[in-house]
Amino acid sequence: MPGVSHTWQSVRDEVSRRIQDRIWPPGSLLPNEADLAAELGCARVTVNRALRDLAAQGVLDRRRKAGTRVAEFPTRKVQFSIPIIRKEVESAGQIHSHSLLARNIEVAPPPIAATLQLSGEALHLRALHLADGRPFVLEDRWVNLTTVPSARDVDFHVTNANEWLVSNAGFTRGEITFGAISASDDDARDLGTDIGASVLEGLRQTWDGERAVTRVRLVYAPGHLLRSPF
Amino acid sequence: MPGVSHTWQSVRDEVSRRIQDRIWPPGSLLPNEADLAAELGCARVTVNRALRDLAAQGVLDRRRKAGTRVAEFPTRKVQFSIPIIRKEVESAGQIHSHSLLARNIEVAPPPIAATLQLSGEALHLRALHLADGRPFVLEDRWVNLTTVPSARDVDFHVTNANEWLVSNAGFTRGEITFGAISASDDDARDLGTDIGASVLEGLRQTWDGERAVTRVRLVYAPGHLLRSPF
DNA sequence: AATATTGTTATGTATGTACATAATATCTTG
DNA sequence: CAAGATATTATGTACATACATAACAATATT
Repeated sequence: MPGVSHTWQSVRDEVSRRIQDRIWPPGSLLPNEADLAAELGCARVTVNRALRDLAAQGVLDRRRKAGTRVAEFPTRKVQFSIPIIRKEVESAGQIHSHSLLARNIEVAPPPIAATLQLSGEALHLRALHLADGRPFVLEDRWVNLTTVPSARDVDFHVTNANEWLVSNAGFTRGEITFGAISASDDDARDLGTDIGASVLEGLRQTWDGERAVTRVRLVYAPGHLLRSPF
Repeated sequence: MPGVSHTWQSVRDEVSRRIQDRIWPPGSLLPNEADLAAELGCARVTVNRALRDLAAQGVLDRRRKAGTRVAEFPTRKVQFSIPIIRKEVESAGQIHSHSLLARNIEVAPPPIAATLQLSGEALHLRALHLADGRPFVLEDRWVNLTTVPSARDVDFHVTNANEWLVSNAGFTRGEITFGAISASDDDARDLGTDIGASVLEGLRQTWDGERAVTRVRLVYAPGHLLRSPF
């Protein structure tokens, strides 16, 4: 429909449809942006925006000069949202509370000292987040006091470390992994579950530039799910 | 620097820096796009692109008319890549193999029949993916034969269902969840682990429009991690 | 006072144009 | 013929401009 203004979403949906209908089967080469724009009656930039979006989802592979292909074995890019723990609890309609189990300034075990680039002591916090009074997730955190010296003077009985760091330390880079583990004695005690129970464990480390900020181990109560529409 | 062409990435990095340096603290309102563009000496569209990117990461909250704010409690958007299982194994430098454990056309249990919109029978496959000959992930899959009738005639001893469906069925919508479970008797037997071992379980369902395509339960061998840089 | 209308504002997007960049193909030269 | 220089091509991005849209504010209407 020439003359009608196309949105980049409508172009994306049309391309999606052609892939879905095997007009452009997996592995095949799409027409170049200029030709597609001419065919659909819109600007090349609009096609570019649409194709970039599909490439970000993993549906298309694009390379300069080589052109745009339908991914043969698409690596789906799935986005999980990682909210503040309090928000996560509240968005399920539950009341969030939080209790500090331990706070120490101590020397970290070698593997943690290494990933956190620690020379001496660090702040070690252990806290339990509750949803409607029931254990939700256990937070075992090490904070690099060289990077975040002000953390030394915060009363983490009152202030939730998860939120304090987000609001007061920030970071430029992060890494997160999830896995399944059997609850250790300590984890089981603090979470109120059986020793050896299957629980989801998240490990997260953040850096500000080159300087390590914090490393946190999250042990979720049994049954917790990581969920994502895509 | 007027005259110099700014990239949208450089604008994004500058905005990032100002957030990081608390020039724009959490919750604060940024100048509008036009003013920012004027200050930085670039086009408004370039600022728009940069701010859109930060909003997609969860760093900024944007609303028309209301403007752009630094997220108070940012919900980080983390992208996990979900490749084809064979690719996942190969990218770790291991050899992928695959064996079909069971193939039946049968009536699915009610919860599965419900989510897959099944009226009668469906194709039920159970297969083991191996990495260097060791169990990697167990694939327990139900396929809706109304949506994908051709699946009835495929020899899944030879063809890997994971890849066949990606290449031959496609989908427009999907959902995936991950959680930790204790290996059941069957899972433990097929994966070669102890009964009750903590394992990561992924549940994935896909739709083509309104029609359910397939539902797969993936049970990873102990120790498997879901990993993401962000 | 409650409701509908209109205006204002900031973001969202479409377009033509121009140039940048990466990857490949082709040609040149030793 | 091989190695390096050059041309070609498709995507990537910047910009000026114009208009679309959502959200809210102010005003008019019932």
